[in-house]
Amino acid sequence: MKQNSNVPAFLTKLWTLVEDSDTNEFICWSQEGNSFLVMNEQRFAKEILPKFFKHNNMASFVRQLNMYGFRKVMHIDTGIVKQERDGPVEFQHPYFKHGQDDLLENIKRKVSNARPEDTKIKQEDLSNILASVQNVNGKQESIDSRLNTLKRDNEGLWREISDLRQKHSQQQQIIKKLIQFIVTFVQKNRIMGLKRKRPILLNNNGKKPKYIHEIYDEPPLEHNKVCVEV
Amino acid sequence: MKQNSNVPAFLTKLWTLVEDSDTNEFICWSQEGNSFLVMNEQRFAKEILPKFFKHNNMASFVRQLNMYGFRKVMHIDTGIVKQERDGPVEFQHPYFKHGQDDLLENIKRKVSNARPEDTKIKQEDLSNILASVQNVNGKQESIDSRLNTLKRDNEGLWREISDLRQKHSQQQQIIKKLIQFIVTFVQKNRIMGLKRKRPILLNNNGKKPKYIHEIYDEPPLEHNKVCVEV
DNA sequence: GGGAATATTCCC
DNA sequence: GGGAATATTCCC
Repeated sequence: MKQNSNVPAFLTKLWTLVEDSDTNEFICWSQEGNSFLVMNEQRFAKEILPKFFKHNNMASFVRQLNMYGFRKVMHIDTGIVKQERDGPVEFQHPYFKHGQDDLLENIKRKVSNARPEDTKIKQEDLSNILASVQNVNGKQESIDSRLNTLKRDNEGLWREISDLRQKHSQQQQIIKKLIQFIVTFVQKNRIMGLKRKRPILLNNNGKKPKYIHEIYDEPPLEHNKVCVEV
Repeated sequence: MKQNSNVPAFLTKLWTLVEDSDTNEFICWSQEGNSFLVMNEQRFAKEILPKFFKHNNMASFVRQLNMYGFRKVMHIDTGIVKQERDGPVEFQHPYFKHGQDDLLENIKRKVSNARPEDTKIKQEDLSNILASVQNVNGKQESIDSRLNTLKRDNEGLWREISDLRQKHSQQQQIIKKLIQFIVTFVQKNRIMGLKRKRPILLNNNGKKPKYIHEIYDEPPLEHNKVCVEV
């Protein structure tokens, strides 16, 4: 036994125990040297185990074997599992072999429930998710405030539109009345016979003159009648 | 000892050991019976401990005491901590008292690192946070789409306002020209001497008649001149 | 065969 | 004094 540093006590003790020819009556290598057998469990537990471990229970011994990944070798005769009471039990592990204590360091004890890694990963995930939440929350607030601004803008725009529509409608009324007034006035003064070469034009800043029915939003009821240029 | 079910082996063994008058040479109650003393550590560890535990190390014994919340009682003489080698050491726990084994069930072993609870809580938190993230994400999308709708609305409103303002301005121009026309027309026909009792009124649906400077957006330049009702 | 609590060891 | 790995026990 060289590497008593890395290899757990259970493995070195077990390997020593199996190698030891003094205990061959109770525990020894199989013929091929790649597994070991326990004979006479009762006496092995009470007489041999306490010499190497702090107990004399076969169950505790087997528990450790399982913790280190040993498997019980099943003995099958003519298709039926042999279940002799107090018959030899055999255990095997790929790195537990006769004369090869250098392989022992490859045998790893199972960690109870891998919680350490789990918890660490969880902690990382937690931090990531938390950061993500706060990021999204920040964006949410930003969007919310933009939304509120837009809503206020919108309300203002609606008010302005309402205002403009009302003004527009009032202007339409005014235009209508002005035109009615003009029409009435012109009719009353027609007798004067004031002739012009061209109809009266309103100053339109050099742009195309408008017909009265173009200024007016509603289509003219009687087209022929309302062709007076203004 | 009744409740050998609930109380860990270490506590019942320790209590028995301290109560046992056969071992009083090495371990016994203090005078008040609310703490115990260990005399002659070396012999106690090698001779007494193995009779009750699976080891003969004082350190392991003390480790267990610490695991169960026992505290070493400090002996202070004249302001200086006594640190005698091999002098008696004293340990105390509020629920470890002479003759009161019924208190032992109140002594709780420290859990190694509270990972079980930790992990469970973490898992819960994780689920909660995840749900929260998805909730916020959902809201985000909803708000985003509302935002886009509002933006489109807003653009439409701006277009309408621009349109209405243009119409308004055009109408103002028309009204201005109509009035100019009327003024010109009236002036040209003044010689006619067409007299009325009241100025011409546009039909205003029974409402208060408007003065021309009220219809017109701009304030009248010469107030006295523009008092013509329309 | 293995989960989980307690016990022992090793180490800081 | 206590963290952490290994060992032992108890239990499913």
